[in-house]
Amino acid sequence: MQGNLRRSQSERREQTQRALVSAARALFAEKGFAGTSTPEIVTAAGVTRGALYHHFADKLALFEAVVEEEHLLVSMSINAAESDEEPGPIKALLAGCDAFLNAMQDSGRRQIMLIDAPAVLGRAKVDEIDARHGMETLVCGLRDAMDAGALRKVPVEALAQLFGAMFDRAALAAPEDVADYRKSIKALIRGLKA
Amino acid sequence: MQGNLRRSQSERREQTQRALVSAARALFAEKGFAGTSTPEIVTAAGVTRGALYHHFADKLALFEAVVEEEHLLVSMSINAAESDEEPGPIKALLAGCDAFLNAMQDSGRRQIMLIDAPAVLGRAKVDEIDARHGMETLVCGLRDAMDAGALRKVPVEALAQLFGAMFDRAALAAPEDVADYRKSIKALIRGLKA
DNA sequence: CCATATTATGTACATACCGTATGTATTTTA
DNA sequence: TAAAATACATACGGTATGTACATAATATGG
Repeated sequence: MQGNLRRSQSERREQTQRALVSAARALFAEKGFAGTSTPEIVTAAGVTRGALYHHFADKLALFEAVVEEEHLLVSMSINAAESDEEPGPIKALLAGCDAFLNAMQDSGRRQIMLIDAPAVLGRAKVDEIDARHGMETLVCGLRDAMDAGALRKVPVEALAQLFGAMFDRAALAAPEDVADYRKSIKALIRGLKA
Repeated sequence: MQGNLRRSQSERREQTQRALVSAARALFAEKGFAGTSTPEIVTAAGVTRGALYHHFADKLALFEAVVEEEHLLVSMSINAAESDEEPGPIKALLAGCDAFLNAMQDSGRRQIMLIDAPAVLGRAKVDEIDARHGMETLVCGLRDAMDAGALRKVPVEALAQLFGAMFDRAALAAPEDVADYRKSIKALIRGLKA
């Protein structure tokens, strides 16, 4: 009963890891980190806890893998949306904001990235993670806008963090309020014009 | 051995509740919600778990009490600072921001209010809690500024949430970066001038 | 003032989860 | 093909949480 399903180690590895991360992402999304047990996860993934603890140091490491993947998906989604044309740095900023809010439509994604991640991984880790993803492009966008004279000169890193915080909050707003948030953000950006 | 320490029920009640909340606040501040066990808490408080579960439905309810008290302390601290004079609504806003950042100096307070609370209680509960405390004054301040013609007209509720998000992020910044955050916030507010 | 009800607190227990240790199977390597 | 390495499964210990039950302390009413 082993002939037909002979897999290489890297195949086995990748398959079970993917199964684990996928199942974990679904459960974390639905019930949060604390509300999800490792027995649940491995059952959903069709493996045992032994496999989990072979591939991941602990429940936290698995969660981190989930968060990492989610960040990747978000930044890909944003990059895909923004690449078109560039009718000015401020328009680009607004477009980036919209792309982010779009990517954050998924409530499980909000739970994982915005609610649980800071508490579970710590803010330092979260900062490190999204410094590696979306933050960079945001900072660059702001810096370019300032160098081009479109935006007032302000400490970019801090400003980017502040925008990030606003975007996160807007993403968590009730659907019927999103328009208001967007309007306010727009006004704030417009107000920064040089 | 009971004569000299005879206490009324309400006294007993208040004393043990205070002991529990106080001990819990210290431990949650130091080690976070998940990293703190109820045995630890009751030991520090000098009671037993039976007392805890008599006065609080569960560990979560105790945490909620801690958060509630912390919010109260913060809003008191802010109100105490702002009452002096009013050299204009924008100055008042900046002053309020500074007062908040000052109140948030305590790292345990940051852990409880900004890191753990959203994940443990859920964002809806957190919103409800600080709608009852600082948010109200912030909204009023903004509305007054708009009505006075000092600020551009923007959806106030949303704007207040965005400012709240920025203040929270600024409070979590590394101490050496706070000045940059403050500068950026100032620029954002200035930009909103009508 | 006493008996009883009510409230506060303490103890014991059942359940669940996490991480580890150990054992087994599968794949790679020599 | 034998041995080493890797992947996976099972069993266990320790600890935490919430509850059920028992005891002690206060309040209440006759």
